[in-house]
This record gives sequence, C-alpha cells and structure tokens, in this order.
Amino acid sequence: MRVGEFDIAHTVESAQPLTFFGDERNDRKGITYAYKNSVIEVAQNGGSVEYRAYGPLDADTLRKEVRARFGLDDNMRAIYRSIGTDAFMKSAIKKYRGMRITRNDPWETTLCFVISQFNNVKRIRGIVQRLIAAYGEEHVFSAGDVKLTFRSFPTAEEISKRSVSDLMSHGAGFRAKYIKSVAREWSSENAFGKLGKKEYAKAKEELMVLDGVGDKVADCILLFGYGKLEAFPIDTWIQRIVERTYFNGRKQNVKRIHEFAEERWGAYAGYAQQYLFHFARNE
DNA sequence: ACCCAGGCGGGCG
DNA sequence: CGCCCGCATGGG
Repeated sequence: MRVGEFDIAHTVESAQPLTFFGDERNDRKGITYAYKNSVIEVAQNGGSVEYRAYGPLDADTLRKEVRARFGLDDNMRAIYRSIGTDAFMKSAIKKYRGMRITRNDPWETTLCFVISQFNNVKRIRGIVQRLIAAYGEEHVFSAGDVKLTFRSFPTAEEISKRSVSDLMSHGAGFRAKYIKSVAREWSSENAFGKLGKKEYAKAKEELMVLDGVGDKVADCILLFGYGKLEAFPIDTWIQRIVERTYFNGRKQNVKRIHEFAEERWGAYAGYAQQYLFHFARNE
C-alpha cells in the first residue's frame, strides 16, 4: 500500500517496544514481528509498504493491524505543523522525518517498560528476548520449503505462574518482583483491556497503582500501548534535553516539565517526546 | 576496576 | 509534597 511521511527504519530504530525484541531479522528496510498467533513481515520500498503474514490472519485484519501498529493513520503533516514550533524541534523532525509512534499490545508494552527502568536498551532487549524464549508459546509455519518458527509474547497468566527467582534467572534483577506482581494484577483483572477507552489522566492514575509502574513507565504504556498521543514520558534523556533546550540548562522537576510539554505540544506531546528522545540519543 | 542505564518505592524532613 | 537513597545486572 502507498504511505507518505513514513520511514520504517527510523521507526523501528527508535527503541519503541516493537524493537525491544528486535533482532537480526530486522534491518533498515523492514521488520518481522509476532502478532497474536501469527508472524508479520513488513517492508518499505520508497512510498510503498508491503506486508505479509504467516498464520491465521485474514487480509483485512492484517491490513488493519499493520496500519495501527505503525501509526499509519496519524496525520503527520498536521502533527509536524503542530509540534514543529521551534528550530530545535524542526531539525529533529527534518532528521527523522517519517518516524511514527507504534501501537503495541498493552500487556506487552507494560512488561517491556517495567523492565526498562534503571536499565539500558541493549539489556532490556536481552531480558525480553529471554522471557519470550522461556515462556512464549511456540508456533511453526511451513510456507513452501521455508519453515518459520517463532514464539509469541508470553501471556500475563504464564508469567504470573513463575516464581520471582525463576524470573530473576533471566537477568531481570530487582525488577523480577515487579514483573511477577504486574503479571498477577494484569491476569486477575480485565480492567486493563478497557483502559484505552478512558481519558489519559484517569488511565494513567489506574496504571500507576501497579507495583513497579510510576510516572514515566505509565506514560510509556499509554503512548506505545494505548496510543494516547498526549502522553509525554520523561526519562533521563528527555529531562536532559528539555532542560538544555528550553530551560537554558537549568534543572526542572518532572512536574514542571510535564506542564511545559502539555502547554507547548498538547495533544501530540508523545510525538514531540519521541523525536526529542531519538535526537538526544543519536547526537 | 568503575560507571551507568528509557525509574521506582520507601523513608525522611 | 519534594528530595534522597538503594537496587540486580552486564556492557562500555
């Protein structure tokens, strides 16, 4: 299908959940990822996005999944116009034009970002991959002479059955107790599935009840899991670059930065955050 | 060897 | 509240 203002390389390289489990199958032209009981391959060639699925997925569902996953229905012209109000943001947009906010499975996003705290991207990926290898359900597909094996993302139920020390054996460290607790909460209540219907502030409040989910992780879940584009996750990178760029290098607390982001970027603060984050990490 | 990483919860003033 | 501290682990 034809898509404008989309760059799959910038998108998958910008450390969103899709790439937390990215591996050698992913390159600058495309990505292969698990979706429910299927595997989806997506590749970009100029203004054309091609995709195919292995597994029980009809064409319409597949198309909708790809469009949703890569944020292809976001109006980038409007978003760029809205957030590109200063030279710094304009240069970030220019450099990473086409980078989208991906929409991932909420549970998967929650687990990924609980693991992300006080951690680095490389190790986050490793931990997530080991959890998938250990607890994900295996699926095998044959397409002609090609045999494709993959594991789907482990369910909350599956993770909740494991002991903390079992989870620690995969390198999760002190986060293991959070993983266990969050998995238990997620599998015992079905309220989290409906969080997307609630408004941002209310949904954030409910997520922060979870042990191991604070202000920043909640915003990541809302942005990358529920597509709440007004969410503005403030991590060390964002705090640094916002203070340096918009506050003359003076220290600000998180509350102040949230107020600033809401006022300046409003409904698209999440996009502003992703361009700032990617720009800050790659400079 | 040493430092730090897409923070968080708990404890303190 | 607002700030400060410890925290498992492994890559640079």
